[in-house]
Amino acid sequence: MNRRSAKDSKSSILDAALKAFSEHGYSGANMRTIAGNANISVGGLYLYFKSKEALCLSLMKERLEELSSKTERIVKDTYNPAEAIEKFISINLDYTKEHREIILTQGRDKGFTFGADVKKRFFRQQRKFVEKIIREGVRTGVFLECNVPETAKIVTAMLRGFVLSVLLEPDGLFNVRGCCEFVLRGLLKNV
Amino acid sequence: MNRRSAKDSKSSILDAALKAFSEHGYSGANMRTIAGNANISVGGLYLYFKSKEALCLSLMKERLEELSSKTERIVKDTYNPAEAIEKFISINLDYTKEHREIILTQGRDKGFTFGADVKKRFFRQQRKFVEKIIREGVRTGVFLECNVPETAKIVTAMLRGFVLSVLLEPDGLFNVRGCCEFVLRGLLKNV
Amino acid sequence: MNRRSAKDSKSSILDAALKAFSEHGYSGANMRTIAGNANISVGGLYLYFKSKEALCLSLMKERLEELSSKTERIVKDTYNPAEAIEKFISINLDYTKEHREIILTQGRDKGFTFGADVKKRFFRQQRKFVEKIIREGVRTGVFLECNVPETAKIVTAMLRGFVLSVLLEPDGLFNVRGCCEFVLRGLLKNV
Amino acid sequence: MNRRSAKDSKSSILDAALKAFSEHGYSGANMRTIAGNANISVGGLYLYFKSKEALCLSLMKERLEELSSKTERIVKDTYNPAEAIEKFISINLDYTKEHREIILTQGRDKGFTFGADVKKRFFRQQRKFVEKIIREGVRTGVFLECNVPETAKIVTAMLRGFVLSVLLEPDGLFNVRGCCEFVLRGLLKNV
DNA sequence: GATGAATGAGGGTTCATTCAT
DNA sequence: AATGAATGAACCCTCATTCAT
Repeated sequence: MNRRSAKDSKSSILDAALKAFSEHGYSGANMRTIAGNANISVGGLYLYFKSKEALCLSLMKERLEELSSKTERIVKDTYNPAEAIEKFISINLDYTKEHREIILTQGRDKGFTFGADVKKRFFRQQRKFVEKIIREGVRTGVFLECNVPETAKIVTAMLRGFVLSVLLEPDGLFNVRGCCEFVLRGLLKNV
Repeated sequence: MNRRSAKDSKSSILDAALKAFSEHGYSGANMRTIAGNANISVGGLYLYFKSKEALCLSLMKERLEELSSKTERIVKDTYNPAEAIEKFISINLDYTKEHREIILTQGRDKGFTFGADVKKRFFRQQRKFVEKIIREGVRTGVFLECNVPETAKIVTAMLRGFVLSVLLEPDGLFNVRGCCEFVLRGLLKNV
Repeated sequence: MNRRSAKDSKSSILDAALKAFSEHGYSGANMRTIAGNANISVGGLYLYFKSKEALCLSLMKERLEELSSKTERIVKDTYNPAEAIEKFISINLDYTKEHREIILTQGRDKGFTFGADVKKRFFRQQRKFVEKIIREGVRTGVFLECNVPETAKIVTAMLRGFVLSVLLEPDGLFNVRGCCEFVLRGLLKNV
Repeated sequence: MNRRSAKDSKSSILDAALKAFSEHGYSGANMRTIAGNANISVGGLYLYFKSKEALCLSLMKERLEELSSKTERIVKDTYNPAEAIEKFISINLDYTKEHREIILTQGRDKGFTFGADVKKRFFRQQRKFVEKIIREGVRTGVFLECNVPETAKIVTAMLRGFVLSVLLEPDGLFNVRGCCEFVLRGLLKNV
């Protein structure tokens, strides 16, 4: 057996778990397989995560926070609202394409409350970003006047749909450009 | 227990199954509970459906076809493309609100191919409806010129996002009107 | 597989469980083995008892109540206090010899509270019987005056010791007569 | 962690083990916890004891021998047989009260042979002490004539019962004086 | 000597499915 | 057609033990 640093083990477990949960859902995923794919023993798994639930939550948290901070970073550096929206959408879709993970609906079979706070925090954050962008767009006059929170809600909902489509379409030929244009047409004053 | 016709039994099984699969996901749902809620014995269940998988597939098929035909009916009777889009969206969201079922991501824990053909057929059909509406809109000059299949894809993807949001937001305060307006802004020539 | 009545199954499970818990203690006993010895599948076990803990408690309760009622019956029919004490002791030891079960210390590894109420009820009952006998003995003048509850406590404690000895001595050559005489010498006025 | 002598380590392991085995029984006790409470690593444990079984046996041996030699010392110094019996009982009960350990039934879940020789030696020794005392009592005419080995067996059995009672009664209000008197009444010529 | 991450067999429990009635 | 007791594989998790450091 190869010794690895604790950090390596934890990270390879998270990778294997992401794959398993994404492919098979929470109940369908299986700790033995995750352990196997992470090149660790079953017992080893439990040195790092005290239960299947804890593993899944930790994973959700990590991934969503990673995406959140990635989004924040890029959105911050962009001063053109239209461009910011585009980047916001494409970062999300790229991340999805790269990882092909379904985090949004994860753990539903443990009841609707599973990871609710983590997800809620993520969605709230996403909405905050979008609100900020829209407000800036409205202020500078490039976006139409609108009910900002309501509009942000719609935009994030649409994004969720795009993400799902990317995942469900096996051909993956999902047109990111087109999505952005469509969304922008709903926001921009002059199209 | 009252004798019921085979049709009644089957239908009450499907109802119970829908509830179970929606609440707990495929793996999380439990045949014994489904039987109990359908007021039938465990063995009885297997007289009507040869396995859990068959039950779930049959359910998906039935529900998606019901929604599909409902959609078709209403869309057919509507000659105003903008109104048709609105109806298309609101039928879907109403159906979701009423049943609170997650059919889109169902059976993922049996692998990505689970029910793939049923879902694919459904999505294709949905897209067809949308394409038809858009084409009509473009023909009559109320909608912008566009790549029709591509746009239809985007619109249906957005719809999926709305559906998911309806399901995930516990308060359910999802603004159907706003969604329609937003989508229409992406389609209509004059807004 | 032979079909048996539910009553038979339950009873053969209890027999197998008694053997297992007596020989190996609570933690050491193993549901698979119990199932095997009861000629039932693992799943079958759980049709009758919802958990290992429930099985053990049910067993304790059943056995202690059986012994309790056996004791009560015989003690009631005996009007000579000295004879009653003798019968009380020998019933307990016979029952122990016959079943070779250790119920007294069972479940300790689940914490000291495991089955505490069941055991407590049993011990209280036993003490009550002894108190009654002693009181009668004192009233009729055959027993020495004494602090009745205190003496009853001592007698039951002694009994526990006899029971343990019967179990721990593999040769089993434990002299019941001698025990009775010894105990009686502590109680009788004229020896 | 402070360096300690091997002797210190061993002794602190034995202390932790005694606590663990007493509280949770053999199977219920946990090597990791024992190590933790002994302020030593899991691996360290195995430097001193080659297995859980060895640890438990070593513990039993040590404790029983300690009690045995304690008993021997005190019994030797006492020339009055009645007093010797009293001391014999109270030493045992005091030791039990102090340590609250259950050594008598320990290891049962490894089969009835676990530690059989250690226990047997201890019981034999105890019986020898009692026999010696009784013989002396009979010789000097203070005790009744009796079958000495048989009587010794009964007395030690009773002691076991007292020990168990001390352990099982949570209030611990077990009357040592009363026990002694009761036992003596069975032995003394004039009461 | 000492550590603690890692192992893997085995424990309690669940549940889709079967089949005697 | 209908029942529900029974099955047994597979699940999550624990823990005595080992071994590279």
